[in-house]
Amino acid sequence: MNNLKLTNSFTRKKVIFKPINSKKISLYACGPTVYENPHVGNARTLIVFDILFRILKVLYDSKVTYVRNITDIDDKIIEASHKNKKKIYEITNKVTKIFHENCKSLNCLLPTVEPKATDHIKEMIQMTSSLIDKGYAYKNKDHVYFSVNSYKDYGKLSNKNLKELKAGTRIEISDLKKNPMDFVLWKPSKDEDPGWNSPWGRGRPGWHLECSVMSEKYLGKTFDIHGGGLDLIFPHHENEIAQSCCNNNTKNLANYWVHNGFVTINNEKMSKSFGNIVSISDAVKKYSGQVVRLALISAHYRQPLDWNDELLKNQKNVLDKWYNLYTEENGNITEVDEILLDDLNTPGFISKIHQLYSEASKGDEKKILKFNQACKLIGLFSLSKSGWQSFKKDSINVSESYIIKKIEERAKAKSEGNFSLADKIRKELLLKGVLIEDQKNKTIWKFK
RNA sequence: GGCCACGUGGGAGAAUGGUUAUCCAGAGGAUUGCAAAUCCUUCCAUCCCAGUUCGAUUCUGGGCGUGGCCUCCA
Repeated sequence: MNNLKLTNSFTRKKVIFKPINSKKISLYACGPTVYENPHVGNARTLIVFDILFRILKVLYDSKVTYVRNITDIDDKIIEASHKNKKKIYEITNKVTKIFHENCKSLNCLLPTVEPKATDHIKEMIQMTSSLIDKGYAYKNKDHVYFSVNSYKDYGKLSNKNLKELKAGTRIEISDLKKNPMDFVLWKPSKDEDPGWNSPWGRGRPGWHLECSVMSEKYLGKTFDIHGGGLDLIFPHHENEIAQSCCNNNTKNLANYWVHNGFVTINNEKMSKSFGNIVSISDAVKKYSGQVVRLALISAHYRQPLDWNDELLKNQKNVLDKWYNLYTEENGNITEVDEILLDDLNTPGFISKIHQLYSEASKGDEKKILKFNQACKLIGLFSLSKSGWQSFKKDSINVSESYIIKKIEERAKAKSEGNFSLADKIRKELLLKGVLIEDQKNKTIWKFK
């Protein structure tokens, strides 16, 4: 039997995945904070864990619970609401809607549960109270802080040591904190900002708490896999672990921690100050969700991935080719290739698909099906062939009947030996974004 | 300063203690009225130094270089 191997950030080693209960696999991935349009970096995380979810479903007969949260209360959201002069919920609803559209266009499966932070305030207050009672947290002037000194394993995931962190120069020192590294569990809200009543006055939860609370509620005190972007290791995941393990008196929050690398844009870090953030919506509009998906898995998930036009163009050409052998037939996907099981080696698997294509192109139907299944396993071929061909239709101002008319005119010119006219028609269509290909007995067209 | 990752052909990107993926680009060919698409063939690589080894791109140590985290960030 093939084993799934994952690189566990906790040990920085690639290990064989052994679930707590093979009848109920638990996967938690940090979802978005809904304050602005999700970008292609978010998309990478989405797709990586979507593929992991798909693999687990095949391996464990669909007995997988995949939780992906939505953080809809956070300082960044409050900031955005002030800036745009909009109510909090207007922003969170709008961004959540866009996020869902993005997920769909990228062909990500729906998670089993998609809990929202604001639906779990009560549980967060409970956890905060409990941490105070147990001596891991303390109140100071309407704030509640987690005391990092109370947890001896603090820093273990991110491989940081408290003494060195203290020596760091740029930590904001709040007088309210006992230790500069202590982080907030609850903080007061201004009257105009969103807040909930709590034993410490009207306020709101600190970041991190929502994931601790929701993962426990839907997956239990210790679960199988917790994932997210590389930058969440510290402080987000470190703090989640501290809260949860102290509160539950457990050794681990999750047995496997999986983190994906960053997306750079033309070799630059994606950031607001560079103004080079590419939103999923824009990327999908420009290249289609399929192409974006394939591009984002063209490097191994732990490696950095550079987003540039050449990459996207390349992936589009690959899909154009692969769609030659597209079939509606799905069959039953019952196994996962060893390459993919080896720490989700998607580039290696893509290479395998190229080989499968090559074999299948000779016409053997079984091989064609196998090729299709491989594509579908990693979430490709979500569109039918015609859907794929016309994904750019909206941005091209030519009607299908016009194209067909022109092709007929050209066929006539060709039969009369008037090749210069035929070439002229072809050139005109190309300028309009329509590519013509003469096949044996017919002429086909596609959007460029 | 601390921690971490990475350095493979012109570009992208896997893998591997010995037999050198894959894609794009380049070259040649088949096909085509010409193209396009497709197919076939083909050129090109493992940052530097030392060690382990019969043998290292792969393991170990050192160096150089790049990037990330330590502050909100996927």
